[in-house]
Amino acid sequence: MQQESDKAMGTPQQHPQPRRSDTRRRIQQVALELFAEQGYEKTSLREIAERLDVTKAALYYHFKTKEDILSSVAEDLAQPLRDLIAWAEAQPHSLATKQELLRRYSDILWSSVDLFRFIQENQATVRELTVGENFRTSMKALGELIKDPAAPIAAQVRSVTALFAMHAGMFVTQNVEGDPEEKRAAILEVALDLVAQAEAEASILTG
Amino acid sequence: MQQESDKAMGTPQQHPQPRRSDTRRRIQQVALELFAEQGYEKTSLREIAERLDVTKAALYYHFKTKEDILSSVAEDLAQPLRDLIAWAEAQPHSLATKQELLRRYSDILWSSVDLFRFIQENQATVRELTVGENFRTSMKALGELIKDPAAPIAAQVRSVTALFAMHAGMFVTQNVEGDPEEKRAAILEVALDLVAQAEAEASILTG
Amino acid sequence: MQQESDKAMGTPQQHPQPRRSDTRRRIQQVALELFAEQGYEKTSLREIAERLDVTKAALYYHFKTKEDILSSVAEDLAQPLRDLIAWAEAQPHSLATKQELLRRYSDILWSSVDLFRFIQENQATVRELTVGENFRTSMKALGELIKDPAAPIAAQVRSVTALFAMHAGMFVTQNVEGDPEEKRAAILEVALDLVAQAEAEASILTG
Amino acid sequence: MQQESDKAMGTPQQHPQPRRSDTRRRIQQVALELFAEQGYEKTSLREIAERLDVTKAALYYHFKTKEDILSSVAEDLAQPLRDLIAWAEAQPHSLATKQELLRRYSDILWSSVDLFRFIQENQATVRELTVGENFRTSMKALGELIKDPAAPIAAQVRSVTALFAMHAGMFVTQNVEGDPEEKRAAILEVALDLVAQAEAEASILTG
DNA sequence: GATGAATGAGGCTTCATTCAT
DNA sequence: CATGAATGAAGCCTCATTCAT
Repeated sequence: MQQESDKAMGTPQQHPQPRRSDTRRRIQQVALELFAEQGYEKTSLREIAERLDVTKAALYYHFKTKEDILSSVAEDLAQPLRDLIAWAEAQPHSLATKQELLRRYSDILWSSVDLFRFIQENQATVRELTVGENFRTSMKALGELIKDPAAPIAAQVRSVTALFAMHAGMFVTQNVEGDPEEKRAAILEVALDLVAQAEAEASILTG
Repeated sequence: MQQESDKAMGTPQQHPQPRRSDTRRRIQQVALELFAEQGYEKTSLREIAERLDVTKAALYYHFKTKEDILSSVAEDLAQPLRDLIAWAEAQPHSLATKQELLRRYSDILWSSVDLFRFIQENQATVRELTVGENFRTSMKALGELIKDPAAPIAAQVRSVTALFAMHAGMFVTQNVEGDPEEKRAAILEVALDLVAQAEAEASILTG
Repeated sequence: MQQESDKAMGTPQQHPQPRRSDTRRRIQQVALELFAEQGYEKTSLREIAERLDVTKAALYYHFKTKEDILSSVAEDLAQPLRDLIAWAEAQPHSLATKQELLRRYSDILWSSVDLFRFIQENQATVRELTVGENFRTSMKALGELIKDPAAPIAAQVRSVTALFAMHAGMFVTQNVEGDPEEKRAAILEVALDLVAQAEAEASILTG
Repeated sequence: MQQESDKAMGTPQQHPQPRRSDTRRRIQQVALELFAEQGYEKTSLREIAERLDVTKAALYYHFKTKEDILSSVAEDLAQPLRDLIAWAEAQPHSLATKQELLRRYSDILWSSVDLFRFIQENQATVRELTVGENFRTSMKALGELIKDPAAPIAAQVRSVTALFAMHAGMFVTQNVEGDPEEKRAAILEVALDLVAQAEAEASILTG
């Protein structure tokens, strides 16, 4: 086995080792597809294996458990989120930062839209998995970064809503006509507005 | 057996005939609790039965299937939603209507907060259950009622966001300090603002 | 309860007792229908009860067990068979008797065709039920009555075949065109021929 | 797994590689035994598994469903029957063909006597299983091959009886004394006679 | 003459996981 | 790098039956 041992190998091997089997990657792909389509619980390892035309046992060569497959897939979202949070924490807590945060968050979300959708639709399941815990932690951190605990409640709600508006936007805009890119931009705009309004609302009182 | 009958009795019997075991009601209660806590798939009928100190077979006396239990519970949300939609469809599509729609929606949501939370967190599972289909249908109808298909995309997104802001609000405000009622009011306010802004945005162009 | 207590009450009660509920009879009818259609094991008491629009418990008022329902129904065939055997045992073991035996057997079979069909198609199930035991006993007795243990094997087989030809005839003639009565007569004729031939075959040797 | 694969291997491997557990075969054997003894419905997978000293789940490694086990077993009878029918359809519809048909049918029946007995005794159950459907189809085809639709009804019945005489013969001759082989020959003889008589009966009219 | 409510046993099936090869 | 074979636990569901009312 080699599980867990391949993070970052960067440069390809010089001696053209018959091309490191991509089975692991294929498992991840198919698993995500199926998890997103049918949910985590309803997707069995048998199904994944059949889709890949390998045996279940083969999955266990590449991953320790079912959850492990999910965790490995989830890193695509988790790592960027951690990076984003680290970045934001190092910035001044200004409106500009918050808006940039939203812009970057939007990018991350749309880069892993299937995965994000999966997490959203499987919260109950994912809650007691590492994946879910991590995601909640990240969301909480983002919440802290975007709202001002000293602001009036309405302002805080507005800020947090900016974040969730983007989540919802990924699902709901299916019923809104128009070019996807345009919609995405519109969603981001609404979110940016919301933090701006929140900031204004707060400064009226303090200012 | 009586499955599905419910014999709506409206006014309580005068001769407080205490027969008619309340097991059915207790099953619904416990089931909702467990479904909300652990998810639908992860909650087994064995668990529900044990919690009620009856046998699994007893559950099947009262409900035809596991899904049936859920469906029966979900009516608490489904019926009010259908009523709300019917009401709104009979009103003029004015801003006032939309805002009243949001107010009533807020009431409904908070009346069945556990159930709503459950649906939200188990979307993947619930998707191919009757319950989920109904809920999606309702959400779509609400979406149509609150947005103006002729408005610019940003306005439409803003409207739809009003709806989802309230969903999100039910979860996220856990991290915002303050009195629950005050928070709920704040969320509604943000939503009301959003439709108002959407309306304004639309009328600038048309007006 | 009254189970078992109503055999033969012949003349109706004088005091027009609100007409002795015919539920018992209806249960028997429906049960036989379903048993014949789907088999004994696959027919549940729930199904019978539903078809009659009564509760399962009602069935238990009229019959002690599921098997009891079957037993009671099976008497329609069992009693005539016992009578037939008793009759034949009192006759000389002549060809004429054997042929009359077949004629009477044919009548009995076609009088309870559904029940007979049921027994035939559910032998494995019925084998360890009283009903099945009785039926086997009867068939064995009929076998003894129709064949001559001193005859050559081929003759004995021919005799026994006469009996079973009539069983088979009830099923198979579905694929033979023609008027049912005519077919029934044809089957009987074939059977009568077979015993006649058997008798001839035997007497050549002995005679 | 291998379900359905069977990889017909014809000639035995030279290097008597004894791997490839024979569990599948053992399941089939035990299942047939129990099905024949107790009936299909009354035989549970638990029972089969226990008898083999494996878990129920092991059965599911080798077969998709309970019915699948039966189907796989039934091929022993179904395939020869299909072959026989194909053969007979390619022959002239002469008496000689019909008699050879009966001879071959006899061989097939006695080669799978347990299986045949099972089907016979579990018709109600088997009726809506693929196995039963196939068997009915085969019987119908054999019926068409052995009888002459233009002959008088009695002749047709006689022909069809020839077929069923052999079925009955497998069960009933238990009560006839004598060497099994001799009995089997006697049954076949009776059947051969029956088609011969049917043919004669038909040609009197037409000839 | 029946119902309402429930039980205990057991059915088939699926799942994640293991391990020798 | 993977398969073949199997397991233990558990899932949903159905059944015949009981009994107080």
